[in-house]
Amino acid sequence: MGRNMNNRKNSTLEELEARRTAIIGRQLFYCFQLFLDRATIKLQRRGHENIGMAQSALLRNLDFSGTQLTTIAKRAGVTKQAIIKIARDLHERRYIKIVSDPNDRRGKIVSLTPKGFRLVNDVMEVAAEVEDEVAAVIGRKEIENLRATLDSLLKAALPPA
Amino acid sequence: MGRNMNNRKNSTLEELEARRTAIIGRQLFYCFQLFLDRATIKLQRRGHENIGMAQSALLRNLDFSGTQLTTIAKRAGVTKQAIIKIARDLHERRYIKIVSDPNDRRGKIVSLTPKGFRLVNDVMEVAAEVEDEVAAVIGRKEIENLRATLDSLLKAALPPA
DNA sequence: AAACGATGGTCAACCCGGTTCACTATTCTC
DNA sequence: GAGAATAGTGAACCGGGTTGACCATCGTTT
Repeated sequence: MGRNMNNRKNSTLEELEARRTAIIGRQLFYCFQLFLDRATIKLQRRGHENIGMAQSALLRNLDFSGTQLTTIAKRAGVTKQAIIKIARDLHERRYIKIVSDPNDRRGKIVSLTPKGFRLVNDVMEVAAEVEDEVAAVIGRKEIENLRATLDSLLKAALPPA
Repeated sequence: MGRNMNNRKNSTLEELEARRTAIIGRQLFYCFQLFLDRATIKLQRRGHENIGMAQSALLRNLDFSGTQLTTIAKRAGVTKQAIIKIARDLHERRYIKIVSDPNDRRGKIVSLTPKGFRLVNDVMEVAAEVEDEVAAVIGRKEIENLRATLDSLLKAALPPA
């Protein structure tokens, strides 16, 4: 007697484990992680350190023509205060500049400095590199298929909840 | 004169914006967000509050048969200390139990309580609901295709960096 | 069997990125 | 012109992560 008793219970547990790994949300998470990790490494090699989720959130919601702090906060789904902190960080590191809005003396417009533009350009380049690496393994066609599916998913108008 | 001068510059910026949104890592992130947000809402409706990324990270890396703290930490890619904090939280809320490892008096084994099992079961159910909702819009076939692609991506042996 | 390095867990101090609450300055609306 | 709404800010706090120092236990090596 020993390790092979309890067959019924064990197989149930394994079945559960299997169901768990098949959840799409989880797979999306792990895939995202994979892309993120590799891109982050490559970005560091290009001299961009400490560009984390918070920094990307700001950058991602920043129009290249400049955007008001509050607008960025709304788009990112966080408070103005949170964005301000990140903006300060990015500003100190000369990735963005912050000027007051000519059309609204309350407002401040944040926009990319040349260094900031270099950063977003590097981001796009390393992203492409990662895609290429992945494409080399699972196939270019699969990748383009994936892109299309994700795209249609994001454009889909889902019911409210 | 006015808003339509600078055509060249504007179109370049728009082009940049377009390239930016086509990055797969970004799409993965947004899709993940979409699944996560909907699942979180449904989970709350079932009475599970404050189950965030940290809590999921623990739960996700917990075998149903019980797992040592350090093992969970390694799997999750964070320090033992971080996992301990989350474990305390989940323990206070009766989702997990923590007993000392019979095979190693230093170790502690964390495993699911009945409430914990209910949680992971609810997670799988709401995940399925979300998948159904998405499938209703983009098609069941697309979803299964997506699942398969993500799966092969995760199983792919990518070059080191 | 003793000794010693490696391992599992814990405490404390700290950091970062988020929150809420309270507030000022400006703009919008009527 | 008064009053509501909005943009930004400061301060206090919290959650979840880190590093560093430490103890208890285990495994291995003499």
